[in-house]
Amino acid sequence: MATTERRRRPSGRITLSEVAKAAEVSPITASRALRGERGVAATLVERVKQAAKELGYVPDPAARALASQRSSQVPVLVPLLSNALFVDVLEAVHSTLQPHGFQTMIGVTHYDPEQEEQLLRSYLAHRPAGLLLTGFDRTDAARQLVAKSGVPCVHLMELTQASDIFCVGFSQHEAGHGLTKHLVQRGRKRIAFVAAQLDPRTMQRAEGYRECLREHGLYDPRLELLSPQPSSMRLGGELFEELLRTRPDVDAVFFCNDDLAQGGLLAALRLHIDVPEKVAIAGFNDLSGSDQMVPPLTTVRTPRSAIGVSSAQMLLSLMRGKTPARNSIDLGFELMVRAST
Amino acid sequence: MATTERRRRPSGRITLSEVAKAAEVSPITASRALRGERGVAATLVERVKQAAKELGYVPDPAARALASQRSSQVPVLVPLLSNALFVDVLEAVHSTLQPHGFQTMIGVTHYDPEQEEQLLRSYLAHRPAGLLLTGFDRTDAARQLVAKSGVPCVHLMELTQASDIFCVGFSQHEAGHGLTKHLVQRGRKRIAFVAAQLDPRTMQRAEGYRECLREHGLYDPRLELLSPQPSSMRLGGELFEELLRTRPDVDAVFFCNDDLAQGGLLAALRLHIDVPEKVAIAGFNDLSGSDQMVPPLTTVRTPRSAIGVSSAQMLLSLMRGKTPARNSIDLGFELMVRAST
DNA sequence: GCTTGTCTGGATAGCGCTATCCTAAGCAAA
DNA sequence: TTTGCTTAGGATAGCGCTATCCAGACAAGC
Repeated sequence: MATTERRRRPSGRITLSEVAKAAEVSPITASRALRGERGVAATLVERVKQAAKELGYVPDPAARALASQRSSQVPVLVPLLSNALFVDVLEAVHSTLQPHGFQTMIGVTHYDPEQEEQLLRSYLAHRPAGLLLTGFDRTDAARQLVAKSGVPCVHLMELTQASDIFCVGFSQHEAGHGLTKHLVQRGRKRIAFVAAQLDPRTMQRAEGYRECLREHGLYDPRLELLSPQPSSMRLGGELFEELLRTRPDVDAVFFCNDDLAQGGLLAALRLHIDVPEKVAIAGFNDLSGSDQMVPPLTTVRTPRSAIGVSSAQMLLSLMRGKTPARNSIDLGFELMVRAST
Repeated sequence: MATTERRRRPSGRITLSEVAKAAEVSPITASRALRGERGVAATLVERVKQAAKELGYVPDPAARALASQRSSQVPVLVPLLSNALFVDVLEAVHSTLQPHGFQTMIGVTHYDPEQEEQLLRSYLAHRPAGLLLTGFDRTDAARQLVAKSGVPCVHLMELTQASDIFCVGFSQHEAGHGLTKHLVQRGRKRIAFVAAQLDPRTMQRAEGYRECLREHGLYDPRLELLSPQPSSMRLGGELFEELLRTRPDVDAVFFCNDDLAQGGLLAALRLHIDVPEKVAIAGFNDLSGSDQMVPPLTTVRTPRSAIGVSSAQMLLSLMRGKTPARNSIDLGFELMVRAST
């Protein structure tokens, strides 16, 4: 029976036109009313919203993206998911953007600028509403892709002075310096720096460490133990043992991340090395569990969730076409002095 | 100069039509060639692909989704990101789907079926290509939403017999039973079960624990310490202390998750309680660090990454319209006996 | 009064792609 | 040769929404 016309699959979806018909307005008016755009009489807005609600209308993001040349997706590119640090940022971003109708998409770069560029290329094809990138270490091509796309972009974790760049983070350098200074103030003379992964931010912390030790005439490059392997508790233990074997006069260790430090602390426990009497141990990030260690771990608490929230808020205002009050937000860090130093 | 016609913003994007023109075929043929669909002569396919490459053509996902009524997005709904368990699953899913051109979208339900239903509603509006859900504990409305949408769906972490449901996981009940049995075999008589969060899977493990103890005539409901609070190392320590205070005759503790167990282990260290001599301690999931504890933690290694990979593969075949070989994949678990028991 | 400007609602025309229907060609069977 | 059946390529028509241009209604300005 009925129309044997050339018919497309019916899809069953309730469309904006149906809402418009129910509210006795034109589709564009309905569209404007629902998006709260321009001058639409309050009574009409009410009528349209009511109709939409009654019909259970849900806008189609694909159609919207196609027509407006902008989707509701926000890719977040982080180096790893295996570091709780980034998961915390991601979660904060996600729960800040979600209520505003934006979808967070994960991208994992594995600390590889090439991979990041590739990801960027494919994510930008989605015409994202905004973009969140970790740090500043990327290829020129990647930078240009972002710039040419015109997609609002906020950078996470690090800070820069460049005025045309939006960023939320803290000074990795200062944090490294601050923690080292604490160890110096505790009277330590042979302070080692143990790091893995060796990503840009770790190296900035290393710089802070070096600078501080030089200021106090305590710098000795042989006290740096840098491993390119991925960070883990196990590796922390191994590096700690290696350090004690090769530099037996060490009296303090600054681990670049808490997982390493926790591993180091547990290794000390196994080896019956007194912490902090014989060796002081400090970590970075104040990851979960660091306060539960025996002894509790001195570390630097980094504002991961706050970075996620602030960067998402900054991005929200950029996506609305507003200019944020500041384009660089320094959320600082907090030295958590505990019994391990 | 030039056309002052009613003009849409130019968008600058290279479209399929341009590729088609360059390859001297019609747009549909180009579309089919690039998607590897139906019979298109090999020479044409080659010509189109070449043209696409030269022009740097990237398909527009929004247009594709609108025209085909199906996007390339795959929402993955997990209870939390603060449990490394789900992050591992997510990461495995993500890296399995990514090479096939599918985008993983996170959804966090906070163990709340209402929130899950809400998320489902909004994600289904995106016409996802597939869907990954954690467990089976959801509202009827949610179940119907999924069924009506026709979107292929695979369930994670738990198993079921229902023949029309796809799932990848392991038996939480058996795992709980297996670990308890190990403690019994070690000669423990007063085996406590300490849990937080109290999600469905935790309760299935609790059931396995109970069943095993009943089999051996050792079950005592007073040995169960269940807290609805979110799981953490700190809480593990607190619950451990409470347990020892209120049930001083306990000789083994089965923590429902490794973070609790690690916290318990460290609390024992602080309190100078010998593990395993006085109290044996076991955890669940074999999270990172459990093997580094002092003493190393006995636990159950759960196949998180494998679940992510297998479920993604199963979903891939469903999305291609194929019927997977099996609709329920049991990936088992592995008892990791270490020094804490 | 007439021009200008401002504002609200609507008509129109796509965004870039693919589902669907068609046609013509090729080929085997009748 | 005719019929039927399978292809391979193309024409057409949207998917559901919004950008853009327009028109009519007023109010203000000269």
